[in-house]
Amino acid sequence: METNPRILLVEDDKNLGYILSEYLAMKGFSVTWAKDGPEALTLLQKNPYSLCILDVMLPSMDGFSVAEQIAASTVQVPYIFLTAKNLKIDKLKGFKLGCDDYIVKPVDEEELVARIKAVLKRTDNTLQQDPQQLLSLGRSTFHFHTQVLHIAGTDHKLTSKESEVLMLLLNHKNSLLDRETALKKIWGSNDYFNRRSMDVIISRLRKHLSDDGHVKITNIHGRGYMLQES
Amino acid sequence: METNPRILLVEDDKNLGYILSEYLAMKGFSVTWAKDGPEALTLLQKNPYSLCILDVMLPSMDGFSVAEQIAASTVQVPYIFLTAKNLKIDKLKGFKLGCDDYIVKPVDEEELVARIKAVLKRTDNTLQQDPQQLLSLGRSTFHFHTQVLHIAGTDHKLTSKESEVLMLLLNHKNSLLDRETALKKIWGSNDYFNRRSMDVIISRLRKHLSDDGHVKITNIHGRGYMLQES
DNA sequence: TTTATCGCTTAACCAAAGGTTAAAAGTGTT
DNA sequence: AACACTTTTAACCTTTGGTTAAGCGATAAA
Repeated sequence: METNPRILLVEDDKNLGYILSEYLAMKGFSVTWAKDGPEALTLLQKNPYSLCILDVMLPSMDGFSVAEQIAASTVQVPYIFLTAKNLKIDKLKGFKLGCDDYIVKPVDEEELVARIKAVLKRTDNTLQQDPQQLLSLGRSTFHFHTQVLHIAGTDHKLTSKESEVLMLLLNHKNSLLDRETALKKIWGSNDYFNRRSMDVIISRLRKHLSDDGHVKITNIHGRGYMLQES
Repeated sequence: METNPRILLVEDDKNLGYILSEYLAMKGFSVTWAKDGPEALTLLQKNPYSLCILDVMLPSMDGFSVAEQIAASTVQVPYIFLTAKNLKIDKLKGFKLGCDDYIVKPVDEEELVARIKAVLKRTDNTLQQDPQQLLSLGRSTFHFHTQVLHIAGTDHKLTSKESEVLMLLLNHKNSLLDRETALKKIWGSNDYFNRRSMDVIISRLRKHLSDDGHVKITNIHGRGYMLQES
């Protein structure tokens, strides 16, 4: 059941892209090579990746923008920026966007691999997305990409919105998921109707989860929700 | 309200050590500065740290050895290497030893902070977003983030206002919390009605805390309140 | 000791937040 | 265009929690 970490490489330069994807594949990674930003985002929606390597200089949509889109979505994937520009301001911008490392070209392949591993070491067990088993105790698992919640021997097929909310709750397991944050991430804005929609989704999730006695969603009045595992 | 991430800086160079510890402290970290490896290891045994910054070139025991000792011990702390040597072989050695980042001198302080945060973001999930256990003796803990006061085996769910007041009291533990200060902080202004509201909240907090014989809120006439721990 | 102020507690009130269910509107598929 | 399914809107009801009110006790100054 051991699978290779899946890496999404976003690089428009044909030569560098080829070299890197070959090298990473040789080092035991499962590499997908996207040539531009939009392609990368589509792939990220459809498939799970453990890590994303983003070239900053890309045609049409630069790496920073791609990162922003990733951060704004519910898909959580660590990313490393790759760039020829050794400008401090860009570096800081990269980190501000939440990147996990920032590497300046020319790339030393061995160092790149070492840094990828360092990031994966930290993320793999804490963050989801690539491993499929998500949910908690007893007989429950949740598979984000198929949107199937498996409890006590039965499968619950969740809707997209249900899955997104559950995913966020899982990412904040046993701690508060701020209501406003969740709304901004999933619905894009925090208004009356979206709040009510979220209430409805929560209600439905509770119904699904009711078969698992070890998990429950509690409300913290005026703040948000918490998924509690016991 | 939140507590600062605790950083252990291991650096023998007096100048650099001073500059970095001052800078990091200014940036909101709680910094401890160890001058050599053995000192660092002793500190790590005795105190919790969120992250360790290791200079590679140290007297008596180099940073790599310190890292090996850390990895071999039960103490798990992420570490970043700091070195003047930009040798690829050293970098790879560092990552092989499990470091989370490897920074070459001269250090850009802003980049250092960005990289520290990037590491903490991944590793310190609990200490990072959850301000930790706060309350005092016997069996009491208070978790601000989830607003739960845990006393003698039972959970008391506090309201937002109760939590805010308790938090302020805890921040002034065993010393006076000025009434006017508290009112301005929590209610925005000190008027008759807000004072009455605060009275009610204090009363409710006392009821919650009554199960813990070692903590009580006392009034200092005309001044404010004090949370006394015994 | 008197008196004015300050503090404590309980209860009541009420607006806001949340829970649930159902109907309506939106979406995609055959 | 009929369908199955998802999401939003609506409606109705319950819970929550901050505030206000009122009465009494405590404290300190005169």
